[in-house]
Amino acid sequence: MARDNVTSLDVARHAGVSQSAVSRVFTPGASVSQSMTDRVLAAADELGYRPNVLARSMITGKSRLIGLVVAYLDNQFYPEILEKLSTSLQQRGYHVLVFMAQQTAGNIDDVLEEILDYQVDGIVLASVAMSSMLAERCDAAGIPVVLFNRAQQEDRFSTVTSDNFAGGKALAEFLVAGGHRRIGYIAGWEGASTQRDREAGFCAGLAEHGHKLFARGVGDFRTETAAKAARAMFSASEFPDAVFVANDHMAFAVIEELRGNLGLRVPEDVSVVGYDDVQLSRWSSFDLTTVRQPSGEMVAETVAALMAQIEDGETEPRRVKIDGPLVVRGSARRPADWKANWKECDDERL
Amino acid sequence: MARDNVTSLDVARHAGVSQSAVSRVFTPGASVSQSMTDRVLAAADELGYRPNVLARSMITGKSRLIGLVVAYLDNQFYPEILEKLSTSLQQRGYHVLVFMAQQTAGNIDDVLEEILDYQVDGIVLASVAMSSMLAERCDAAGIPVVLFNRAQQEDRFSTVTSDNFAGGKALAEFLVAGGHRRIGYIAGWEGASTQRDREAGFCAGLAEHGHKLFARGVGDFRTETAAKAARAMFSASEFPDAVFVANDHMAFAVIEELRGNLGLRVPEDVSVVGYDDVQLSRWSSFDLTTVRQPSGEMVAETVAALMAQIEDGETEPRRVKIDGPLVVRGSARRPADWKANWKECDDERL
DNA sequence: CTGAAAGCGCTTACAG
DNA sequence: CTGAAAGCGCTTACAG
Repeated sequence: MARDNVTSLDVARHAGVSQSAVSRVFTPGASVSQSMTDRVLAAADELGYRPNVLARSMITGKSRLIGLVVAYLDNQFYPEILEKLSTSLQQRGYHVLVFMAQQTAGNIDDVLEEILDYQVDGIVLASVAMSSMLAERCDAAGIPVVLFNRAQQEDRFSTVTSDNFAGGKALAEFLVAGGHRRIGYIAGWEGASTQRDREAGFCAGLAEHGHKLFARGVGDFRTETAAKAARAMFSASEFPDAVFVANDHMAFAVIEELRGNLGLRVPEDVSVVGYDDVQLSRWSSFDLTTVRQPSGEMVAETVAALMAQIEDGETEPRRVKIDGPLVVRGSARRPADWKANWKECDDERL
Repeated sequence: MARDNVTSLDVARHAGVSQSAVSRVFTPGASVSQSMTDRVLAAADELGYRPNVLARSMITGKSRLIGLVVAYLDNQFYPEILEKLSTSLQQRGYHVLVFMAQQTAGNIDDVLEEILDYQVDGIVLASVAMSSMLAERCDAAGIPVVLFNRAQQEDRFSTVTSDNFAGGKALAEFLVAGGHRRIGYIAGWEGASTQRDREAGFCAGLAEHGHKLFARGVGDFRTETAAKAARAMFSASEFPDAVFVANDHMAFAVIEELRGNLGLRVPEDVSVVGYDDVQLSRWSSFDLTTVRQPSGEMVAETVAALMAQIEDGETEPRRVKIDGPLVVRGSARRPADWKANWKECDDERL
């Protein structure tokens, strides 16, 4: 019940040395003799002392806290990112402070002000955009920001994305090569750069082969909205023989809708392809052909950008764009000679 | 680029008042006149001042940080918990510091030491146990701990769980009433209290009707292991006509295995039931009969326990056990008169 | 290598 | 209601 009050001064007294000596023992790289180290460590151990990170932060100006703002945790892609990011940062002695940016909780700027109050050393915005006013503030405060899976007009911040245009294009080529004639698209939230780039790439790919979008719906990156869009699209007298859904999360909902409510078979009646390659995609119920966003690499680049700015004082924002492969599975009819042009999917996971 | 250096002293000078006055304006409940408030706020606004939470924490001894330790983020249940917990805590001015407790990252005690270094006001351990030595330390430091979805021998800490025994029992009754004769069980990680309680309840329920377990496998709460256990169980010459899988996460993998690799139909050949009622359960591909763990209520109780200890100085640990309903869907054969004894599932979600 | 002292940015008794 | 001062637990020049 007694509040943990063991401070460096307590240790100093116990060991019969100065408080600064104790501090030095716990500061990597400070000059202390071996005998001093032993003596202090023994005393610290006895008393159960550990340095107060908050007090240290106040002086060093480094909190070793990274603020992460996330919007959708129901899309499997994000828990995966959170897990990898947190693990990677932990290994470097940093920790993740989480902020849910939900529509209901006011706008993102308020949330970001709260983050700044904690004197975070850096911020990762996952699929979230911020106002230019707040961008100004972060910049003024010298706090590095990485936009994850979102590009922004402002080139003030680092961004890490996959090559969404190329991915969209690859999907178009795969569907055209598969002999599909009426190709539809279900979009994500139209404000998102990922959505725009995927669609632009997809349409460019279709155009190259003399095709264009047969039908278009909007799913807003949400399962319910996507299912509704699919319902509308496939209730028409003539409906697509293939559909690209802007991310896997929505694609699952679309497949459910096609099979469950519309009585269509995938891929016999309709081919469905997605984007992300989350774990669920490889489950045999979905067996989804999709473009992989290499989450491991994307997180690694995010951490690298953060560390470069925090620890090495890099000032130039980075713009990382990672290639993701087309992962061929069974949810879309394959071109006859597909193995010549596309790699077979080789994961053993469920 | 210039580090954000606006302090209360800057504001004080700008407004021509004392530094303490500035501090009071930003301290809810402190005695300040309206004119002082206006003057200080104006100056603060002009300078873009916001109090440094870390400095405040040092004095008040309250960081408004809650450490959350999670193990599995691939089980949909946990992102859901994280999201709800974070949102609820944010509304109360607290924030979540995330720690991934992975096997690879050493043991949980090390991770917890790191948490303690941040002077967190409270800790939530989600499906994770800690050593009694560390428990000692938290207790000594007066830091409230809530065990979420895990009970522990030690009654030093608050726990929040669903009634796993009752849930397991309900499932047994449902399967027996459905006319199943050879009932199997695929266990979670055997060290987990949730696993033990669910199994004990299930077996008690079977026993009451003169049944006992026909087969048993261990899935360790992991999809791959569960699939393997199912493969073994259903490769025998005589296999179960129903199986309770200790959580939904594993149940999906089992269903995939049964359908995909073993060529069995669910529920025609085998009934499958799970535990948790995560979002995926309601998707028509799975349509899983399961026991709901009311995540909203469980999080609310967790937050309540935390706040009671942090803000009201409550010292007695709470042991909250929440009832969860059996959710009847299509993955298990239903008793003829089931609507008389069980409620139909009424969710409209995908 | 070691200690005494200043200071990080706040809150909070203590006087007035 | 307001200000001057002490102090939270550290790190880091500055001397020695």
